[in-house]
Amino acid sequence: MATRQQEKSRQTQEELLTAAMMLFQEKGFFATTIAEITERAGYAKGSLYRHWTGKDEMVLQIIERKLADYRRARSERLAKARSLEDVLDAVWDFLDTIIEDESWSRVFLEFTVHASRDAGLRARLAESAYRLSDEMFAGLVRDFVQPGVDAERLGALNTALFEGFLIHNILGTGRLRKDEMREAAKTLALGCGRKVAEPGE
Amino acid sequence: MATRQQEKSRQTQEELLTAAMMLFQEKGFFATTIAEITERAGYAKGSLYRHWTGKDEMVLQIIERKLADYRRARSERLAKARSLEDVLDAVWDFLDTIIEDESWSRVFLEFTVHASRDAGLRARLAESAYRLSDEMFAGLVRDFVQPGVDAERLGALNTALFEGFLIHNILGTGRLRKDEMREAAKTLALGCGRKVAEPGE
DNA sequence: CCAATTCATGACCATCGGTCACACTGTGAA
DNA sequence: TTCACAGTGTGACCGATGGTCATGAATTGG
Repeated sequence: MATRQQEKSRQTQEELLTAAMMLFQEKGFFATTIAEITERAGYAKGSLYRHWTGKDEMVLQIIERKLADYRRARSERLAKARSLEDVLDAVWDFLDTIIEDESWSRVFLEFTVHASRDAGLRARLAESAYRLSDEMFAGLVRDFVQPGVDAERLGALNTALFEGFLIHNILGTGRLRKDEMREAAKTLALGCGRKVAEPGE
Repeated sequence: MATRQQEKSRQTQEELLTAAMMLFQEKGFFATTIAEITERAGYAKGSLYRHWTGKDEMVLQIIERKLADYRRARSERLAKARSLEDVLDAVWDFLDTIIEDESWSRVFLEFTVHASRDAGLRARLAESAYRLSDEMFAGLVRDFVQPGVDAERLGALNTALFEGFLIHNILGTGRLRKDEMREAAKTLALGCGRKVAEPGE
């Protein structure tokens, strides 16, 4: 059993994480200051550094949590999939929940671009599997595509389309609808699958 | 003719812009400080604020310039296009130059996500036409697609695919190659074009 | 019961974006 | 030529920020 100190430490972390999540959602990752987080949680600034090395570590943990939540919600839907289209629909249902979560899309993109400048952060971000990993996607669709189709490439294309749409969405241009995006992803998956399977085009 | 003062002012701006461009490329937009810019250009910190209101205004001007350069390089190629595939190839040649310019891709994305939080900046960014505007794209392809095809949507899809690939690229996952991306864009454009033109699928 | 460990604190530091009074120079009308 | 004015550059200065750390209180295990 955890000692009283460990329990207190855990609770403090929880309170700080909650405050950070609220603020990231409201103001974004960069605009949120350490002092704001600790102040809202009711601690002194130094406390945050006792549990994390800084905002980066903190947001990584938050991202991991949020993604775990997203994944939990989609898992059963995926298990029922019986065709490539089923899988794509399930995946895009999953992606839709992220798209809907607009303020978090912003945070994800903020941190993704930020992490791209630091090899260590890039690796941590890849681990957290925020980005729908190409390998994961490949595993999902492999059973449903013709042999010879590069499933990893399909996954990467899908991710690119998704993240491009995220940008589109947070800019609020309103030119693309989610269902059009889903349709495009299917076109791409089926089109690219066919291309390799039937080289005669 | 410009007075000597105006000429001096213009030159100072030029020197500051050059220093800023170097630093943005080296360290990114957020990581570059005002003091670094003015120091490298050989001026005091206050000088920058005499010519711009801050880093945002400065990078907007830089982005406009870089995009003007990119556009200049592609215009003749586009004029020669005689089919949808020609147009797409020309557009993706254009996009390739941006993709190759990896350190600037990072800056563009940094600023795009940053701007998404501020209505004013969003508008300025749209003006600067950094993002391959959907209207512009629509104008390019309209002559070459079947009637009834939503050219704006094609443009938006293309942009999403492109910006998604930019993220992919700066993260250096190496899963997707440029030519695969171009191929996917064609699949998408032709596939979506067909879908509306022949509703029977 | 007490020495060692853990946790929380907030004063403290260097640095940041941004301001502004000041000095110097160029300008153009008298 | 003169001189009031506008344009340009300066760096000390301000409040706020990320990050550190000596201090003290609470908890732990022996």
